[in-house]
Amino acid sequence: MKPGFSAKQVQLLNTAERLFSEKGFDGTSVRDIAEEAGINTAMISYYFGSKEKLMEAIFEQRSLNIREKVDALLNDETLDPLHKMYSLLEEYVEKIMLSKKFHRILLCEQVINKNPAIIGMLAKIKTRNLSSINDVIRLGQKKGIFKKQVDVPMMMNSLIGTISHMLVNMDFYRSYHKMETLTDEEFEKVIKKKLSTHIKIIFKAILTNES
Amino acid sequence: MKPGFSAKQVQLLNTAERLFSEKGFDGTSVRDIAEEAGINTAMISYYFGSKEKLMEAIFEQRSLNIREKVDALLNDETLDPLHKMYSLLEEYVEKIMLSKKFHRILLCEQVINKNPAIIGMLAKIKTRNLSSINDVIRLGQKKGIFKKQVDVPMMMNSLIGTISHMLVNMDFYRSYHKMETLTDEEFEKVIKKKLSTHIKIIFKAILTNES
DNA sequence: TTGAATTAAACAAACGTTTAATTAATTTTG
DNA sequence: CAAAATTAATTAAACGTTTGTTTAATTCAA
Repeated sequence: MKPGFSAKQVQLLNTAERLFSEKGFDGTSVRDIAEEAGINTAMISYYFGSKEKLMEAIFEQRSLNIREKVDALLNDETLDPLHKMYSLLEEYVEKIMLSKKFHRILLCEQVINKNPAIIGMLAKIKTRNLSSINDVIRLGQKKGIFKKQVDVPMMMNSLIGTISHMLVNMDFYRSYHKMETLTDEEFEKVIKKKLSTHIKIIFKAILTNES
Repeated sequence: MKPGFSAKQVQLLNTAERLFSEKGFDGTSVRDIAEEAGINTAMISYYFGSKEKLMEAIFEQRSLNIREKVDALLNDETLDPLHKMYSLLEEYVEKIMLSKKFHRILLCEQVINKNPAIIGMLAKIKTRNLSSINDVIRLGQKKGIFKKQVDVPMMMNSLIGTISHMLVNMDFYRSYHKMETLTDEEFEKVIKKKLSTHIKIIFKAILTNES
């Protein structure tokens, strides 16, 4: 999965990620994790140093970096700026839905906000990603397609907020639209499509002047 | 504050709300709460029965009901359907920003999702509020102002998601826009205005066909 | 044979809750 | 209205668990 991690470490990381996302960091004990992973409790301290550092390891492994995607987008001459943003937004939907468990943890951890290592990590990524996105926005403004005044952090706030809140609202949304008969995979495909289409409407309204 | 609660009970509820929102439910001990409230630890069990029921009491006290607002909106003949929705959205921004602490708790609790009493309470409120909002939407559709097909839960998902995510992103947003010199009150006023304006653009794009 | 991996057990600290005793407030009674 | 009786509020201490981490012994692989 990641360089430098043995099979047992990966097993611990995955089990911890699942349990943290279901019961929260403080609601999960190292005994829970070890037992469900089928590994001795002491191995967590042995491998990672502490429960907190195990959490940090999860964050290092999963944090979302979009610079590569943005670079590819900037060099893609087949796409106009708006469709570059559409593609970027689809990347967000895809990546967040692909690591739902981690992003549920992220959601809580941003509220509770006490581990300085994690706070620092998040601030760095946020700033870096925002600066990448600004490159695309400026391009669209130069070409006269995007509005001169765009509140990019606010736009990203709606993007992440919409996807994240769907993460905790999926069951309700599913039953509201009577999609219980679908398999989880089918439903997830529908959700991703709906989110993408929906956020495209939002982005277009925020970025451009036309209808 | 609420009927049937003594001054000491209110003191416990407020202190608990603050600590839960800062450190999470499992990260806060009853000793923390009691000590910061200046009240003996045993009083929590004495008054509320348990730590869990203290949490439930907070939820009962703070949960957001919008039926009254929607009823007033439906009877307001000075407002067209779109501006009814604008007014409703402003109500959401206002109410959520007014009880930030509670909504941070809500954010976590929806992820961790283990107390059946709270799950039930939330599902009920969500369904009730959505049905209220549908009344306004249908009115706009009858008048030919709103699109025939509107995914109302998805729209509400963006509304709540945008406001909620701003709740955990405010510090970053503030420093990004260099608003550290403002007082907290001034900044909060700006944030509310920005959120309202921003979500109005989103709602208009989702609900109507015009630009 | 050396060093890493793994274990069960032990550690002190912290947890939510209960208890039994005491103080304060309220109600009943003479 | 005061004294007595009753109920409610408050306390410090103790309860049994559970917590994250460490230890010291053992197994495994090189």
